Amino acid sequence: MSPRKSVAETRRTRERIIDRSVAIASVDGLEGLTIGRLAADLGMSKAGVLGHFGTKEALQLAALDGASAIFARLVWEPAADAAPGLTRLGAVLEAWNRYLETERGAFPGGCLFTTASIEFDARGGAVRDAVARLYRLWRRRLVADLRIAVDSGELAATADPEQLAYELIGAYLALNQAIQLERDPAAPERTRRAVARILATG
Amino acid sequence: MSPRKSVAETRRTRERIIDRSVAIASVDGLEGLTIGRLAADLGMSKAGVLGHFGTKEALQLAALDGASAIFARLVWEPAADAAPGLTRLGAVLEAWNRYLETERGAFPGGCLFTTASIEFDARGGAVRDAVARLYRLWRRRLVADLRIAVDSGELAATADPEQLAYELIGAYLALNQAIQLERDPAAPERTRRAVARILATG
DNA sequence: GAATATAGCAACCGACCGATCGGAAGCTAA
DNA sequence: TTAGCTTCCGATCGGTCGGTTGCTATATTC
Repeated sequence: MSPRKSVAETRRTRERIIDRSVAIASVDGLEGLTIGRLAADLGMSKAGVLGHFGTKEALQLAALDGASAIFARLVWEPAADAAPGLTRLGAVLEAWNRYLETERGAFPGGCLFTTASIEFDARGGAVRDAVARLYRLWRRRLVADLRIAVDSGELAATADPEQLAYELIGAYLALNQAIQLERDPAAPERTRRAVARILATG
Repeated sequence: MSPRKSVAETRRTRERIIDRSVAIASVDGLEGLTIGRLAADLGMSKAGVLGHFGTKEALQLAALDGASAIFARLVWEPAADAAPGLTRLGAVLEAWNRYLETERGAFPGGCLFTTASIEFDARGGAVRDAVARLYRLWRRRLVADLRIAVDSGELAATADPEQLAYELIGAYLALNQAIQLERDPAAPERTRRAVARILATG
């Protein structure tokens, strides 16, 4: 019924699938994302959807990739021009806070990476590896700025960058839970206070 | 084929189903827990399994209940006799740490409550409500001991119990992720340091 | 010992799962 | 004009989902 689209339209179709996949997966998880539901939402056939990716696992990986592009645009890029060290770190963390606060725009059901990390942490496979790789990359970036802050004297010389990065990630896991499960409007402010304490007592 | 069992045996069958459900759900989530898989694992028919609960949602709630009994036995009860305040809180937190550390015994795939909270936080329903209620209860217990610690002078009068409880929960969310996703053997020790810092700077 | 209650089974239901297939349709290049 | 490529559809595959039904065999109750 539906004819072939131009190359540009084809890419747009692929992007539409990924956008919808990210939205569904943020609510129901990457495993709860089904091809039939996706096809129905997009007014396509299941074969038309799956044809773009081949397998469901490839679709999950594409969705994860699309979500990480959103995360980069909202969190990393706005802070890219800030001065390395505590300044850039602060910009990243504030953007991270806002990303979770207003995620109902980007991710209607909460941070997709948190969801995916819980969903796949006890299994093997390419999706688990991809999620673990993302978290490792982001943690390294936090550690890098923390190290710069220590070297430049912005943080005490006794501060342990790995330990601080670990505590910061905990604060954002707590924020995601407080927003999604508890719907606690005070959570973003609480997180800012937690972050300030972690960095002040480094 | 299989005949009726005595009352005691019947209860044991129910407990076997719940135990297996907890193990499966800790790996695959409460949604990934399926009646067919459960029946196959237990050498029963699907109807025999479901007959004990009626619906899958009731089974999920029973599994959650069974898991919270395990959590109570491992975390709350050992600390029940400690002196209220910082002493009891410290005992609870250390037990919590060990519970996540050695959860491969109780929960082979990581803390079931963390998994369930992520899995259901963006949906409605009885399971979501039950998970939220459990977290609220546990948070209240942490806050209660923190408040006692403030009142008795163990913690600074300026310390905010709600804020500290929030940060403590974040530390344990980070611990679960570090163990399950990163398989980081240093995580328990890092968590102990994080907890000590949270309480020291309260 | 008869009557009743019930745990568990085998078989089955409609719905949906991921995946595959042949073919229709339209863009592009020769 | 036409051959080739690609997107997408409709149909269908084997399998699994949660759940229902009719039944048997036994423990309990009278």
